[in-house]
Amino acid sequence: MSTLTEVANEANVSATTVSRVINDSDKVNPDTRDRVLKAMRKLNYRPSRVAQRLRGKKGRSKLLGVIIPDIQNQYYSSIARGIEDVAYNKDYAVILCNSDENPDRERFYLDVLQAESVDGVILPPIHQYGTAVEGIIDTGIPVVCVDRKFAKQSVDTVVINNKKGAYSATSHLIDLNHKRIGIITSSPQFSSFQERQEGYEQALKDHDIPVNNSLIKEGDPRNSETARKLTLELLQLDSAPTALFITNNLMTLGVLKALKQQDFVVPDDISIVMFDDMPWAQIMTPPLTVVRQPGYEMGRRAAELIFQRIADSERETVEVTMNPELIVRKSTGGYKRDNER
Amino acid sequence: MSTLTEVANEANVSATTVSRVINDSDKVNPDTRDRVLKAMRKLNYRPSRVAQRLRGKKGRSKLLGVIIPDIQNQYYSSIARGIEDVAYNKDYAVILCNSDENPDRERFYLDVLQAESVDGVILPPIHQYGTAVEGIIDTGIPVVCVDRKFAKQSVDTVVINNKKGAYSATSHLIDLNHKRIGIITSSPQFSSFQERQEGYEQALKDHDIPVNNSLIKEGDPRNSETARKLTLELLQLDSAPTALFITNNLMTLGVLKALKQQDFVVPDDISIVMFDDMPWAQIMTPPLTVVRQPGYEMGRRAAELIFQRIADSERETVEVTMNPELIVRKSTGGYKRDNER
DNA sequence: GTGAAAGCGCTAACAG
DNA sequence: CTGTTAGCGCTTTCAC
Repeated sequence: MSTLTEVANEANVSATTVSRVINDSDKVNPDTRDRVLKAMRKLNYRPSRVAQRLRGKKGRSKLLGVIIPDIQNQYYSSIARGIEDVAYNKDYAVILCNSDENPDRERFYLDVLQAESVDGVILPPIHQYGTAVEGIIDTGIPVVCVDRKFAKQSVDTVVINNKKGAYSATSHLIDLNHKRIGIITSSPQFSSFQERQEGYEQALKDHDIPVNNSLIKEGDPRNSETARKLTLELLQLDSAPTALFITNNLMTLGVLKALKQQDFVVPDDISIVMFDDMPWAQIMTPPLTVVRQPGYEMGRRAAELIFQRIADSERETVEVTMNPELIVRKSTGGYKRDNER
Repeated sequence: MSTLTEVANEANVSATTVSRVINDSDKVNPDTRDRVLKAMRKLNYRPSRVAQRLRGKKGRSKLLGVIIPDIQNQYYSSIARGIEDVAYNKDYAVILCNSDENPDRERFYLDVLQAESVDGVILPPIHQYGTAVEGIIDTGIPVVCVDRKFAKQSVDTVVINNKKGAYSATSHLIDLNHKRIGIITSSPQFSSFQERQEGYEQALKDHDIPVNNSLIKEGDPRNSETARKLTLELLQLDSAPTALFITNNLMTLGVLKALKQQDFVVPDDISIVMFDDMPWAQIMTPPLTVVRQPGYEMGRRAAELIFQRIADSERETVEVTMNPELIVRKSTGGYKRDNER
């Protein structure tokens, strides 16, 4: 790996001039520039991003940090991909971190990203009132929350209208004459799940259906297993739900397993709606009715906000709320058990 | 962000001593160390990884680069996660790059990773004979190929035994009395798909079934659409296949769409086996017979190899071949069309 | 238009 | 055990 100095020698100019060429500075004689360019090519020179970062000012490190719960969750991989595509077009690279919803791990990575002098951090905060995230915001590093809000402070945020999505999913079930509608949700520490539950409850209330706490279950959003067990519990109930609203894709997998296990046929025996549209939702038998979140677009939007803030740290914080889309497919059609209507 | 020098002043020691404390160097007086530690805490000091990287020697940058085709492919997100978990335990962060199977993008990221002074790069090479990958290997940066081999040079590699996996999948179909078995594969430029096709052909030959080129289709492994169309073509054939071996998860989605579209019932009308086990495979109707690849473990293994090489750049290159597992589920059971047997 | 000098935050000899 | 000196590869004043 050759250095800037070597290029400077080769081209018979000062290091400064080479630097100017690298950075497309205006005032360089075309001839000189050509000479430098040729030397760079000859030596196969690539500027060290590390040195550039150390010396340069904030906002030019060409590095972004992303902390998500788990890249194996397809919703988050869509977001990550959206971010990366925008970053790529700006010549930025992305450090990707998985938190596993573990605050210690989140804090660790927040420290690392700071030590790496990233130009910005994008993340769904684990806790709406977490201190680690607060800390990084205070350092002045641009932060954008995606998927989940941060309640403690004003931050740029990209979220889906969770309440609305949950409301329309639940209303759809109610329109199908369901009265006993269960929900598999997760801890309200996550703003997204809290809001989804609110939307669910609001829909019930608006249709004069009492909220029944025994039909509300909180599972682990990172895997399917707790959801499977909770569904089993729900099915065992004296007055079991005739429909289920499941608040994310991983938990839906667990629900589906439980249903299969108990030989419940969808939608004949029970109707279901899942939050998140997944590639596999359409090829299920029956295809799943879903609330689609535009993960990729959310990622793109979040990245754009980061770059805006890098360019102008003074601008007002914004909160972008994207719209979920209810996609009705067969998993909520043709419900048969008359007594439940 | 406070600096090492500030800590040194605060603790009334030299910068070197602070550096020694940071790096757990042996010879530091416990009292001095305590004083430094206290100063660090007081100033909320975090060493700049950037400066450490610039000054330190190779192999201590605490950064790894990973270039995969697309993080939205769950197989690759498993690999990425495996890598990250190992890296996390060693205090490393990872820069994640998506190549989209685009050699220009692969080259771009290879340059970036080099400019970032990463300690190692993990990737499935896009071309078995690509020059960009060759270039980075020549620089001496540790490289580990995962999922796909690099043919041009000796490199540490972690792969699955693709041929064996494909062989057992195809044999399983043959055991079910299928004679006309189609394959949806992809370009042989990828070592993995090439080997899977070899395994498929070998199985046919070993069972005295002639290889029929009209039953071999090459699709785009990054999405489901070409596979959907190719399946439609296959079904239109005068002597359409009675079974299909599909060489990855994304293309299987396309096949399933085509089947649904044509009202083909699995396994009554056609049997299918997919390479890759996915969370959704079990909850399909019927559950899919699959060849499982331990993506997460492969990622872990690849990361371990990188760290081994960072520690000892002289050791022999190794090629780890992991075993695929055929998991028989209902999508290959109960085939009915007598005439096809 | 171009260069000289200084220094980002840290580690690595080399002394003592 | 601790400090001094030098410098990683680059960008940034400030001159000319």
